[in-house]
Order: sequence, then C-alpha cells, then structure tokens
Amino acid sequence: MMRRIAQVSNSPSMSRRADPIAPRKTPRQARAQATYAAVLQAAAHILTEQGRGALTTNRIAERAGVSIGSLYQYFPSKEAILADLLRGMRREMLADIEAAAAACGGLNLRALTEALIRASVRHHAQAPDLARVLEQVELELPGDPETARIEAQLRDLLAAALADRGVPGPTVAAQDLAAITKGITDEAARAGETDLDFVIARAVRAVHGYLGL
Amino acid sequence: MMRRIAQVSNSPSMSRRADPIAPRKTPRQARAQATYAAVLQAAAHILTEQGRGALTTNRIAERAGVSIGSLYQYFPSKEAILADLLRGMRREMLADIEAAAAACGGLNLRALTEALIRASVRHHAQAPDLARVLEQVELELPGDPETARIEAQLRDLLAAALADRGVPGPTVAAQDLAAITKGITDEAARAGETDLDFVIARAVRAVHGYLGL
Amino acid sequence: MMRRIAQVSNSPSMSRRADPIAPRKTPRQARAQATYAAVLQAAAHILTEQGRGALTTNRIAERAGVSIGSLYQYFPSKEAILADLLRGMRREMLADIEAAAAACGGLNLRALTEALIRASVRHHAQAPDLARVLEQVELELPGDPETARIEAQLRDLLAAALADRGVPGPTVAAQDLAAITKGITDEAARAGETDLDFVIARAVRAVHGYLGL
Amino acid sequence: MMRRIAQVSNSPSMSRRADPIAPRKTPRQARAQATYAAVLQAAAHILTEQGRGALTTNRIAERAGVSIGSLYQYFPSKEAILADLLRGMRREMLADIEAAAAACGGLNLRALTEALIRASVRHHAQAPDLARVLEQVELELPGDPETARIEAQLRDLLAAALADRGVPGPTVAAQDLAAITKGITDEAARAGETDLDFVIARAVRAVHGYLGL
DNA sequence: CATGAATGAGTATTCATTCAT
DNA sequence: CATGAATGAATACTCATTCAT
Repeated sequence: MMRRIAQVSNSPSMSRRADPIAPRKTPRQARAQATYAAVLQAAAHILTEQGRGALTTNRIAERAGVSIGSLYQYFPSKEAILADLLRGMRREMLADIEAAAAACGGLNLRALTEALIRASVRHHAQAPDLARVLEQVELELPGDPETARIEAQLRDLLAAALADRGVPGPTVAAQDLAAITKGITDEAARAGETDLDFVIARAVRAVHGYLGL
Repeated sequence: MMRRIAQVSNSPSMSRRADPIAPRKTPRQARAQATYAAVLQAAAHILTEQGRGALTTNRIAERAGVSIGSLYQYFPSKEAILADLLRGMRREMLADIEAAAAACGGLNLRALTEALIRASVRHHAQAPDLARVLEQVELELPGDPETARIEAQLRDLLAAALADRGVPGPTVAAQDLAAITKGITDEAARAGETDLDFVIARAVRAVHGYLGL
Repeated sequence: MMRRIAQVSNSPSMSRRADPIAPRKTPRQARAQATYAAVLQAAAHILTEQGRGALTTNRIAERAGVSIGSLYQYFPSKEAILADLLRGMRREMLADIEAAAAACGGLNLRALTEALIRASVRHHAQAPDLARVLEQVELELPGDPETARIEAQLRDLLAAALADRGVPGPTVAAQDLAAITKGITDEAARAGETDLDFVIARAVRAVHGYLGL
Repeated sequence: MMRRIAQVSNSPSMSRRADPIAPRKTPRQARAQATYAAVLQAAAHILTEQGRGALTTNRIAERAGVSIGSLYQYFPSKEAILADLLRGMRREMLADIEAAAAACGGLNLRALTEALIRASVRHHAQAPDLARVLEQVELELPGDPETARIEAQLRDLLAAALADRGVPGPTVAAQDLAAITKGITDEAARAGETDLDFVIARAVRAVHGYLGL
C-alpha cells in the first residue's frame, strides 16, 4: 500500500483556554502557522515510524525543528497533539466519504457500497500505521467534541445511505460495514499486502454477502 | 458480553536467559508457581481495569502481593510479562479453535465456519479489553517465537479447514475470515453491545456471504 | 480591614542601565507612562489575588493589556517590577508617617505614638496581602538603594521623634515600636479580623506599656 | 543569636496515600530512616542558606546525598517536605512551651509570661531564617491537619494560662502576646542582633505593659 | 530465595527573556 | 517603539531495574 504521511492542515478556530485538548492559540503569523504544522507533521512521523511509546514532546519538538517552548505555545499538552491528529484524520475521512457518497447520489446499493469501501480502504491505506495508532489512542483520550461530532456525522451518513436503499437495521449495518472494511484492511496491512484493489475486492465481497446482494 | 479475567496458567517450558521476553526461569516449587501466576493475574487485572498506561512493575508487584524483587525473579522485564500474557491468550485461542474444528470434523463449510466464528467471538468476549490491549502491545513487542508459532498454527488450521472444503485461496480466505470476525466483534464491544448471539449472527452472515454460501 | 489595591504612581527618576532592579528607562510620553503604570497595576493585582507563585511576566503583560516585549522595554527583569512595587509601598508609607508626624509636631509621646500606630495600621490594612508578599520578597531581592534609603529615613524619623520626647535608646525603641505594631497587625489580618480600631487599640496598649506610659 | 539547624526527628506514623502532603511511607529499615532524615536536613539547610526560591527537589536530593528517586519514596511532593518541616517546628515549639508552662504551674502572671516569652524567643532564635520561611510557606500550603491541631493546642494552652490568671479576653490576649514576641524577635534577627536576653527583656516589657502589669 | 531501599535516566511542562518583523 | 513568536534551561516527578541485606 502506498503511504502518504499526514493530515496536517487542521485549522483551529478558537482559542479555548480551559480545555486540555483544544489547541492553545491560533497561530496568526506565517511563521507561527509553520511551527504549528511542523509539530503535527513531526508527531505523525514519529507515531508511524516508532510507535506511540516513542512519542515524547521533546522528540516531537526536535523532529519538528522547533523548541519545546514553541510546541507548548500551540498545544497545551501532548494529548492535545494526538487529539489534533485524530481530528484531522477524521475530518479527512468524512470529506472523502462525503465526496464518494455525493458522487453516488442515484446509484443502487451494490455500486454505493463499493464506492464507499473503495474510499475507505484508500483512506486507511494512506497511512495505516498512523490510523491504527490514532484509533488506539482515541480510547484513552478524553473525548473531543469536534471529533465526536465528525464520527457521528460519518455514522449517520452511512446509515442514511443504507436506509435510503431499503437496508433493514441500517445503523447496525453501517457499523458492521465499517467494521468489516476496517478489519480486512488492517489485517491486510499487517500482512504486508500492497495490492489495494485486491483488498477492496475482498471487502466488497464480504459486505455484499453480508447485505445479501 | 460476559467477562472472565485472565489466562494465567501459562507454563513456560525452558529457561532461556538471554531472551528479554522469555520467562526467566521455570518455577518448580508450589510457592514459586503461585508467585508466577499471581504476577500474571495482577498484570491482567491492571490492564483491564486501568489500561496500559497504569501498568507499572511496582504496581503489578503490589497487586500480586509480592515484592518487586520477586517479580524480577520470574520475569526479566515488564515486556516479558506482557509477552507472557499474550502467549497465554493465543494458547487459549488455539485450544478453543482446535476443539471447535475437531468437533466439526466431517461437517460442511457452513457449519464449520459458524462453529469457528462462534468460538472466536466467545473467546474475544471473555475479556475484550484485555484482548484489545494485548493486540496493541503485540505490534510494539519484539516478536516472541512461541507466540508466532501459535499464530501460524492458527492460520494453518483455518486455511487447511477451508482448503479441505474446496475454498479457493484458502490462506487469504482464512485471513479475511479472521479479520471480519475480529472487526465486527471489536466494533460491537466498543459500541457496548452485549448480545453475543447477535454479534455471531452478523459475523456469520458476512463470512458466508464472503465465501459465496 | 478595607482594601485598596495599589501604589502604582512610582516615577523612576534616572535611567540606570546596569542595575538589574532599577527601572529601565524613564517613560516620558503619555502612552509610555500608561504602559508603565499598567504593568505595576497588573503585577499588584496578580500578587494580591493569586499570590507570588502566579506572578509570571507573561501573565503581567497580558493582564496589563501590553505585549511582553513592551513590558521588557520598561523593566529589565521580573525582579525589577517587584522592587518597584516595594519601593512604591515604602514611599507611601514614609509619606503617611511623615504626614502623621508633622501633624503631631508639639504633641506628647502618648499622642504621637498613637498617631503613628494609627497611620501604620491603616497603611498595612489597605492591602495586607500585597504588603506581606512584598515584605517576603524584600528578603530575597538584591537590595535596592532607593528603598534602603526610604527605610532608613523611616527609622530615623521615628527614632528622632522618640528621642525628642526623651525616650532612652530611641533607635531600639523605634525598631521595637514598629515590630510590635507590625506583629499585631499581621497576626490580626491572618486571623481575619476586620475591626481596625480594635487592632489599633491593642497595638497602642502594647507600645505604651513598652514605653512605660 | 545562636543557630541550630533543624528539627529532623519527625516520625511519621501512618502511610496515608491520597494526601499530597502526608509522608508517603514509613521508613522501616535503618537505611530508610537515614534517608528520610537526610532529606529533611538538606531541605532545612537549603531553605536557611539560599531561601525558598532555591529549594528544588533535585537540589535537596543532591545535598542529602540521595537520589531523587529515594526522595520521592518518602515524600509525595516538594510541598510534603515543607509541610513536614513545618510540622516538626510546630511540634518542637509546642513541646518547649508546654514544658515552660508546666514548670510555671503556680506562678503569677508576670513570671509566667516571662517564662513563655523566654521559651518562645529561644525557640525562634535557634533558626530564625528557617522559622520565617516556614511561616511564609504555611500561608500557601494546603493545611495539614496535624499542624493545625498543634497550633490550636498552642493557642489554647496560652489562652488557658492567661484565663487562669484572670486576664480578660484571654484568646485575643494570647494572640497578641504571641504576635508581640514574634514581631520583636523577627525584627531583631533581621537587624542582626545576637543578645538574646536583651530581646527577651524588651518583649517582656511590651507584653507586661500590654497586660497592665 | 525474598525483600524493599535505592537508583537515575527520562518525561511533561513552565517561564523569564530575546529578537526578528 | 510595539509585537508576539521563539527559545531552552530548569523543574517536579515517575518508573523500570538493581542489589545489599
């Protein structure tokens, strides 16, 4: 699978002081923007290459070519950096899936699910290690409302699309569809597979079978 | 899903001094056996109740009612404890699946896959948090040959069973079957589902669809 | 006890570059004066409301509505701000005591001491927290000559007044008079007392007793 | 004034885990006892010689000839060390004052107050800097119940003794007696005085005057 | 063998201060 | 002059591991 490292284009909008996870302040000047992005980039790199255990704030700052003090100008804690990466990943995923769904407006269930799975696998395949780590991290992180909102939107989008096509129990079906796709993709990545289309085909077969198509 | 905490009856067979993950020495006497098991028990408890971040060797020793020195008599490092837990979990899983497969000797593909999925979901459901954490841990741990061997056995067992019933590409199919089951089970656990049979039914539907049954 | 927050009208007279405690430069323009005063105000507020541990230069600047850079235009260091506050407090105190002493030109010892104690307690009571913190700070601060001069003036003023009325050992007596007043006032503030006149009465009784009146 | 550095014989009795100020665990072995005492000794030294700003945990450990890890075996935080020193000082003070009071069982008010003042000044004079710093620190520290209890005992002891001798408003009088003594002693220490008897005489004069003797 | 005291490298985070824009 | 981004030494505290008793 091809790799493209990170989703670093998050644009924090408000300066929320009390929240330990919200970004600390909005970078206004160009230099500040660069620092902000560099920190996220560096964190993503370290996570994918060395794993969560190796993610220390000093290491992030060093890799970002930035002082530890600068890092803390923009992120109130290490967890805030992780939360930001996760948020960015979810935002991208939602955008991809929304685009795919929009492009399938009038299509039947077969075509729709295939398109969604294709988008999903492609997305996961870009940075499978990062995705896996961030999903692990999500379980320990104090929930970020923005992230929760995006995830809810994703679930609803999927469930609505299935409901439109007359799938019974669309909520559970949406969950299982996502779970099947994720399961097959992760395991394939772990096994070192690189042929995306093959992975997609198998996920599609499982989902279509699950839906009785 | 019901919970049953731990798989603590691992009995390491050889004393391998250089290996940082292999158990340090075989406890032969009763008291030693008890200490050994208590450490694993304690580690499993802490992992499920407080998460990986809370797992410290001192805490394990305290919870096990053992001195930190004694802990290090039996395990050369914290990672060795985790590796031991993982090994135990895999051993159990292999045993369960082997039993299920043996009981299905002459059965057709439908019945076989259902039995296997049932065993697998049941297994995961016993201690889903522990399983999840240990699987995360596995990615960072230096591979333990014993664990690798068990996993290979599991894959081969599954692949062989599928091959026997004429499934094409049995190795990939085995991987996907496991991935689908794991994906649906994990996501169900995360969503807080407790109706095991419902989860099993959905996994079976997906797998049967995948296999074209 | 009533509270009035700060003594912020210090007007530094000379530009002494090498001294780490002397104000950095004389603000001549109106805006500069305002900035200078705002910084002192902000520092006093933070000290009284949140204590010395919360006094950071960035926080001072923020509260003063001034950039951190501007703060350092006028004060060479955080200690300089504290020294300036202390100086201001001592100046006020000297002014109050001088006024009281002047008003008592021909009075006898009883009346004089009572007037001085009254002025002193009143002064302390305006901002007891700030006074206490600044006195703590004084012990750690490299001595500021201006402040030292004011304190010497105070001591001399008191000693002279006592000497004029025939008190033997006027220097020691002056020191003790101040110590008694400060001791009783501080302890009263700490105990949460609010009746200034009661505090004054007790200090007067002790001092008069001490002086054999 | 003579100096004798520290009150290091505190003997923590119970292991109270949640309290951020209570000692962390009771040192059982001789080596542990030594470490515990060395930390307190070192902290007292640094406080008196370099002031509170210089009191860092690493510095304490270094001066104590102990690793930073050992320090944290016995004290859960830096504040706990300060609280322990304060507690020790209060314990000593209470013991001294109790002894003095007991020795004055049937004495009249003049003799009693003189004895108490003598004890108090002597106590303060042993380590006046340490006493001052610890009293400052007390204001910021989360209150330790043990310390509060001792201080209450001290106040009550004094008030009762005064009440016994017919002093009106014995509680306020006790507070003022202590305040006067402390005020004169501190200021004398600050002025560099070394003649304890002279200090005592002046405090006695003020207190006797205050009490109308 | 068991104990638990001791170790110290490593971690997240703060804050006084500088300097390019 | 004003701004605020950047700096990095310093701080409190943790935890895997060792070793004397």
